[in-house]
Order: sequence, then C-alpha cells, then structure tokens
Amino acid sequence: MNKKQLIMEKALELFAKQGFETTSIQQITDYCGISKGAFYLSFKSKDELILALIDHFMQELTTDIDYLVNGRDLPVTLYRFFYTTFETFIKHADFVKLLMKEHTQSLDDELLEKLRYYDRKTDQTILSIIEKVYGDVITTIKYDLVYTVKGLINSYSSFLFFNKIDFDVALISKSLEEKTDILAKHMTTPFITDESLEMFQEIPKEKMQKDVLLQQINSTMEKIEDSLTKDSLILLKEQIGELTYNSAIIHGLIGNLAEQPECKRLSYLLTKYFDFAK
Amino acid sequence: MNKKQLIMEKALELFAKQGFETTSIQQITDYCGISKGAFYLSFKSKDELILALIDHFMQELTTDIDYLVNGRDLPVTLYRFFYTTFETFIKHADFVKLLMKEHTQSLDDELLEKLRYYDRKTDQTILSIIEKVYGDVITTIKYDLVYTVKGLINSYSSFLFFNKIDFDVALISKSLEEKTDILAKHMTTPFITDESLEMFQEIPKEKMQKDVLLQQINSTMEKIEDSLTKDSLILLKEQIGELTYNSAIIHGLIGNLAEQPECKRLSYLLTKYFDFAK
DNA sequence: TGACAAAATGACCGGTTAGTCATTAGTATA
DNA sequence: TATACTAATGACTAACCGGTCATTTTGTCA
Repeated sequence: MNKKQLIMEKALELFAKQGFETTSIQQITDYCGISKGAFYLSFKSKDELILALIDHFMQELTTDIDYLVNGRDLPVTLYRFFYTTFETFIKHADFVKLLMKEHTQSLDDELLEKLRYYDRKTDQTILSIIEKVYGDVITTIKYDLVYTVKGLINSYSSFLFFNKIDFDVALISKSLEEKTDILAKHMTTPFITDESLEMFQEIPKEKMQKDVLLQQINSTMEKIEDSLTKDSLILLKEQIGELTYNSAIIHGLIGNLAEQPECKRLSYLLTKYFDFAK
Repeated sequence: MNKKQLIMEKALELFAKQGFETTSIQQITDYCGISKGAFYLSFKSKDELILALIDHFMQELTTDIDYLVNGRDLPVTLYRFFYTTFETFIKHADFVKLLMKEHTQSLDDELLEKLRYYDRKTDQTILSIIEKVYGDVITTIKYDLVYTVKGLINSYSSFLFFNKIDFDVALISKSLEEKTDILAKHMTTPFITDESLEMFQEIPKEKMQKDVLLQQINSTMEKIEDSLTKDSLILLKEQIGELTYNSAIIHGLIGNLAEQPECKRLSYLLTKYFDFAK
C-alpha cells in the first residue's frame, strides 16, 4: 500500500480515539510499523497531515452528496439526501467521530479556515437541495430550513455514534425527511432572514483531489464487464496522471462511460475534474 | 478579587480562544499577571482547574432552566425555555464557545464523564419540559422532540456565535418554539423509540456549588429593599458557610423570602440546597 | 521597629514533543 | 560482484510542558 495512504488511515484511527493534540508522531509511526523519519518523507509536518486528512475525507464525504445534487440523474429528494449522508457517515465513521470531537480551531488559523470552508459548502449544498425540492414557495423560510436540517443531522449523528447503535438508515432518513417536510409546510416565523445571505454566497470551488477520483475509478472498474467501457476508464485514468490528449478525446471517452448506468456518477465526476484541468 | 475566580475567568477566556490542550499554565498565569507558583496555590493541577470550570459554569447554565422547570412559579412554556437558554448563553458566551469547541475528548475519562453527565442532564430537562407542555399525547414522539430541540439549539447557537450577530432573543425563541410546536403536532414517524429509554434514566443529583449559590444571593441582595427579607438573606448566607440553626429556622427564613417576588427563584434554590445538607 | 508568618515568586526538574540528519539497508543496473 | 542510487532508520536536538520548592516579598502584629 502507498505509504502516504497507510499513514493517513492509521493516523485517522488514532485521532478519532484520542484527538489531534494528544496523538504524537511517534505513536502514529509505531502504529504504522515504520520509523519516525519515514513519516517526514511523506509529510512535511504534523499540520500537513491533518490538513491532508481533512481535505481527503471531506471530499469523500461530499462527493456522493454533490453528485446527488448536481448530477442530473434522479430527482433530488430529502430522503435521498439524508440516506446518502448517513450512509457515508457510516462508511467514514472514524472521520465523522473526529469531526464531532475536534470541532476545534486549536491548532492554527489555516485549519479553522478549512473547516469553515467546508461548513459553508455544506450550507450551500443543503440550501440547493431545499430549493430544488420546494421551489420558490419557501423563500422566506429556506435559511431556517437549512439550519434545522444541519441541527437534525448533528443531533442524531452524535446520538447514534455515542450510543454505538446499529441503526436503520432508511428509517432515520424517512423520519428526518418527514420532520423537514412538516416544517417546510407549516413554518411561519423564520429567524434567519435575507440579511444573513452573505453567508450563502458562492465560495470558490476546489479542485477534486486526484487520489479520491482514482479511488472512485478503481472501485467502479471492478463492477464493469463491458470492454469498451473498461478501456475508456483505463485511458482516462492515465490522463489523470498526465493530460496528453485533447479535450475532444477526453469528452468522447467520458461519453462512452455515460452509456453504462454504473458509471453515470463517475462520468459526472470526471467531467468536473477535466473542466478544471483545461 | 478572589484569586481563584480571577484564574477561572482569565483561563476561560484563553480556553475559549485556544482550547484546553494548547493553553499552558504559563500562558494563564502571564495573562493573570501572577506567577506560576501562585497558580498552584489555588489549584492542585491543570485538570482540577478544568473540572472546576466545567462544574461552575454548568451550574450557572442550568440553574435558571432548572428553576423554570421545577420551581412552581409560572407555567412552563417552550418559549420561556428557549428564551432563558439563549439569555444564559449570551451571559456566559465564552463558556458556550468552549463547549462548542471542545465537544468532548482527550484529557481524561473524568472530564468525558462530566460532560456526558451534563449532557444527559440536559436531555432530561428538555424531556421534562416537553412532557409538561404536551402531556401524554406525544409519548411516542417525545424522544425525537428532545433531540430535535437539542439540534435546533446547537445549530442556531453556532450560527449566532460564529457570525457574532447581535440577535433578538425574543424572536429566536418564538421561532424555535414554533418549530418544535409544529413538529409536536404533526410528526408521525419518530426514530428514537422506547428501547433508547435507558439514556433518559434518572441520574444522581449533584449538590449545588456554594459559590454559585452565594453569587445568586449577592446579586439578589442588591435588588432588595425590605429589611426583613434582607436580614433573612444575610442569616441564610451565614448558614451556607456553617450550618448551626435547625432546619425549622432555615425553613422559616426561606419562607420569609418567598413573600418577595424577586426572591422566589432564590428560595427555590435555597430549599434545594438545604435539603441536601441535612 | 523588629519578629514572624503567609503569600508569591521563578529557576529548576523530569518528561514529552515535533522535527532533523548522519548513517545504514535495500535494490536496480551493468 | 561492484556501483550508484533511493528508502528507511532512530539517536539526537531544542523547545516546551506540568509541576515543585528553596527563596524572597509582603502583610501583620506587638
């Protein structure tokens, strides 16, 4: 396994248990079975590891939701939003634990900035879903709905994680969808009005991290039989490493994928990725 | 000013900014303008300071709400609950910031235990309010209401604190009351069922801290004109230091207070305090 | 004023940390 | 096998941590 990946995975485990501050580099390297020096061949500092962890897993966390909202696949529903959210929470339980624990800013301003960035990105995603689901009818209460949804996710997540309950994702999604729906239909007294709008301004998009994308490709590749699709994937994978083809070819290759239902999501991600590259 | 209080106040400021781990004793003592040695005359260790801070401010935070629920003064409403909550949040802004930041974690199990204890206490308080407001009609959905209320408070608090907004406590209370009310009336698909009930079991009551009580007495004393009430207060204050009268006298003195509307809350607290003492 | 005690100080200690770097082990090539 | 190069090591450093305690400052009496 890639050493950088090994360190990130093992470090995340320890961080989730003990937090950033109380976990030493020595502990991490011992846990990885490597030397202290080897750590510094992969990361310039402890801070860089933490930043990398947050970026990597935040992308993992938002990738599915992002596709749900922006990929023109199925109609967006709150149920699907909650379902996907809790599903990815389970998949990346350690990271979610760490986030719930270290709501912090202790280390430095850069980390704080990063967390704020992703927080605002989440706000926007939820807002976008609510607008798509309810249309213009709820303009006066939409910001309140955003913060209610955030509150529900937060509260129920910590409930579930603290009590280590094996839970039914479908049930909780249905339950939270109902709550949001009821509020959307009956709320008349919002608290957050338009003057708070600045918080929901567009924020600069970040480039998708290569490693996240490559991982997505690899996992999709396993499910694929069709040789044309497979070849397209292999070629695209090479192009991620070094872009040599012109964008028409790339576009065509991505088009090949779109024919396979299993690859719809991936074709969306690839389009997004190569849009930045050119 | 009392040195212990000075340290607690200044340390809280630093903790709110930087978190527990990253704030050193040296920093605290520098900020207080005292020597490192002087710190250890007031506290046995850094851990003891943190524990003391949490106990002190958690009592400050829960005192008003506790009176609202258990003192038979006015009927309990969700509006009053939210109002009191946000009011005390403003009053102890630094501590709330610290709590939002240092959600759990690290130092030792004792601290974790303490935070869990207060969290469960909060659960119970909210549950109790919801039961009083809605009666038996909402038995199947009451736990979901508790976690929704917690989620709302959490989400809106961090919204307000992060954006440093000067906000209208009455408006946010009205808004959140409406949300809770709507959900109580329409929710049909709860997620948290009776099997989670163990979490809401009775937890042992803790003794009210003397310093919190004394502070309450002092602040009330300033508002009082009536000499009989004032004398009763002074005598009761002495008795908090050292209990020499028998409980009949104490009971009588507290009775004197109950006649003054400004002292109703205090008489409740004193009753609670001396009930433990005997 | 002087004698005594209480309060306050900060140099110091043992321990741990993030980060460095001279040295060694491993591997590919010829 | 000899050479050249990279990957990996762990002893080491400088800084900082919580906590101690011999010493000094301050306050309070007769």
